[in-house]
Amino acid sequence: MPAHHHDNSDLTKNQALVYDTLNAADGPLSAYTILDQLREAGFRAPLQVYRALERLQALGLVHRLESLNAFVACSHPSCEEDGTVAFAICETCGRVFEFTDAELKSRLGAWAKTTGFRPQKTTIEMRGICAECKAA
Amino acid sequence: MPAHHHDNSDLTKNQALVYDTLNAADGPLSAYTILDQLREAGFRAPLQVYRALERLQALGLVHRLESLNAFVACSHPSCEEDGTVAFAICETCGRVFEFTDAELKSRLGAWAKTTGFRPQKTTIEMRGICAECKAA
DNA sequence: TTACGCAATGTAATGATATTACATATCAAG
DNA sequence: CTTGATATGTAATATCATTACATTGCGTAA
Repeated sequence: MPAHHHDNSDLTKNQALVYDTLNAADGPLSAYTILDQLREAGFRAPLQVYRALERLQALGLVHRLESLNAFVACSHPSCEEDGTVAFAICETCGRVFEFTDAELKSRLGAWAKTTGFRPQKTTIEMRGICAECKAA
Repeated sequence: MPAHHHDNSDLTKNQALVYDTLNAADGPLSAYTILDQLREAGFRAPLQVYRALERLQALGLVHRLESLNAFVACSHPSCEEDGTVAFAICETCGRVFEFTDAELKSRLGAWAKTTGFRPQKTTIEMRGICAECKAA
């Protein structure tokens, strides 16, 4: 089985519950918000959420937004193959726009190459106002 | 006393204490670490640190590293004029390398322009291993 | 089949980071 | 001197994340 192309059958019960919760949300959720939404499904402790999130991130199905301490389902197929993803986060409506840019990736790679730095995980997040909220 | 940027005479007592603490450190510090280092100077509560950091960030003298929940003194003159700064953070030695790249900035600006997103604050952080630690 | 090993899960406690609310102090302008 | 704005002091609380340890479920080798 290739490393990408997961469906929910690859996931344990808790992982699937957390993943479904993130997919159903229209914006990023904190770990504790996920926990609250899964109380009825039997979740009792933050660790259950954090453990599931850890695995989902490793699979590339979920991203952590560092500037929000929150999590979103990946909206881009095969994220685990790319590695460098950027986010635009609207301060007004809370929506998150995920995108990639080869040149962005390549500039960071170039800096790393000239300095000898070996990047393992890259975070790119723009906070601001989305087009819709700007218009409103 | 740091020679570039503003000098400390622009800062209040608490702001100067926090700024000096960050400048004396050879890596990022958490707010609570700063608090501990300033107990003898009279600091008693986290808020004293967070308030000073807020102002120092607004002045461009200090950056917040979102992926670490920690803070560093700016190592690049006139950061407040640039706005988009990138960081490489070594997982092994903890050192932080600050850099800018016009093309990086321009690619993010281009994405923003085509989508109508108005960015207010941009975070770019690479976590990895620096050249020295790789060699060792 | 039992026994073992291993990954996932359950649970409690604690640690780490950040903010709210309200009181007091300082100081320059009127 | 009084007023208003900014800075500061302090306590309490909110929010985010991890450590430690017990238990369960399940595939597999003996």
